Amino acid sequence: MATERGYHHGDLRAALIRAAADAVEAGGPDAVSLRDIAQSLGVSTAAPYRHFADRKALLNEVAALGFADLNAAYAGAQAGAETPMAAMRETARAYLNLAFGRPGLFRLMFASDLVSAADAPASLLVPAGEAWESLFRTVAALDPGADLATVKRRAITGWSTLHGFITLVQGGRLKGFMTEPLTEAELLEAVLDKTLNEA
Amino acid sequence: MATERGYHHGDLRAALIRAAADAVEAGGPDAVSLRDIAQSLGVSTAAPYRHFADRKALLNEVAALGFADLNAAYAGAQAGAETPMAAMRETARAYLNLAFGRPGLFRLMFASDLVSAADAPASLLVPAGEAWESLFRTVAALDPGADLATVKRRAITGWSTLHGFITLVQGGRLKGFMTEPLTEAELLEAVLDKTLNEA
DNA sequence: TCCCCCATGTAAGCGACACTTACATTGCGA
DNA sequence: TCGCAATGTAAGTGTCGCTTACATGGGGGA
Repeated sequence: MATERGYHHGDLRAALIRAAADAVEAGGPDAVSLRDIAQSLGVSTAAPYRHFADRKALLNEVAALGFADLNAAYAGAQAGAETPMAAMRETARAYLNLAFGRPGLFRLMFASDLVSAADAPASLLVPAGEAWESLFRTVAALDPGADLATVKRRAITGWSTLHGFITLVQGGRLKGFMTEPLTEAELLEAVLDKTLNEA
Repeated sequence: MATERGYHHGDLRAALIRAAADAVEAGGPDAVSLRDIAQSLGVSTAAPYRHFADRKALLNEVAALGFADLNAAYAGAQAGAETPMAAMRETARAYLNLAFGRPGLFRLMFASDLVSAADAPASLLVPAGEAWESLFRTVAALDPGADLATVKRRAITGWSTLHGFITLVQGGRLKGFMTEPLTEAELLEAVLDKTLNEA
């Protein structure tokens, strides 16, 4: 992996982000060790600190890329749908695809205090805000007559249902409970129904 | 805090759990340092390992106590309610009270891989299972005619809505989005409505 | 009553971690 | 071309979870 190189790496910053993203994917946010990454890239353990203030800053960039991917998936969902309701359903499926397809990244983006809203940099807040705006517009299109508060309420409660199901499944909290007469796939459809169901 | 004592502590195991619970409350699961706890109790850093295999085992006990508290709150909700629907609503409120009243503990119980379903000991699985059973019975009472799969579906989707909202709020992901014409309190009522709303 | 055994404690140390400091190298723009 | 700022390194600090070898003493059996 670490090819021949001189004193300078070339593009260490990008390489660090890529390596961190791989580590997040493999074992979640806690599996990211700056020392490991530095060694795998053939640089000293201090080198990453020339590009990121600390571990948290690096993970923020990884999370930002995750939100960029989510936004791209949202855009694809919009493009491929013929009705507002179809767009809504595809948007929800895009969220599920990210969550179950790349669970480590999803955890970093949502279930981690490594990426907190309090001190988050713009590089993270902007794409995260875009994702929300996109969701909001999709919900609004379902009922053009609804006022702002109603749309927000529907968007957030629907998002909550989807997000909560994902969190519970990934936390293993539904392990023994959704067997018997209820398969995971059936349950997922039920969750989607409740998600899309307007109050 | 650390009073006069001889070579043996007396009840170090219980003291460790109490101190760990305090630390979880104060700063979340990551804020629990065995070294700190040992020092605050006036014992060596190796002493805790006489009572717990590792840090995870200690946190499992703390989480188990959290589930015990949740079960007690569920029981109280049942006792104070006059109709099945009132019982359901009070049960949901008990969940919210735990989540927002003791967020560090809640995170340990649900949003942490320190407490995983995979290798969880019985001391954790039993009270966690009880909480689910209690929720299931409460949902079942709403509609005595419903079959098993339907009750499970309603219980899990409702739980998902509530749990997702909590997770999003505590992760700071709704910080800028639920202001304007929608207060947090109003939103919480909307979430409760959707939670209790049968599909 | 005595005594010994073992549960429970300690001291010291290992390896990994994030992060800092002081110094080395080098490519790029004036 | 040349100096300086960007980017790298070596070495070290303090904290962490956890282990090992040894110390202590309380309680139960003879």
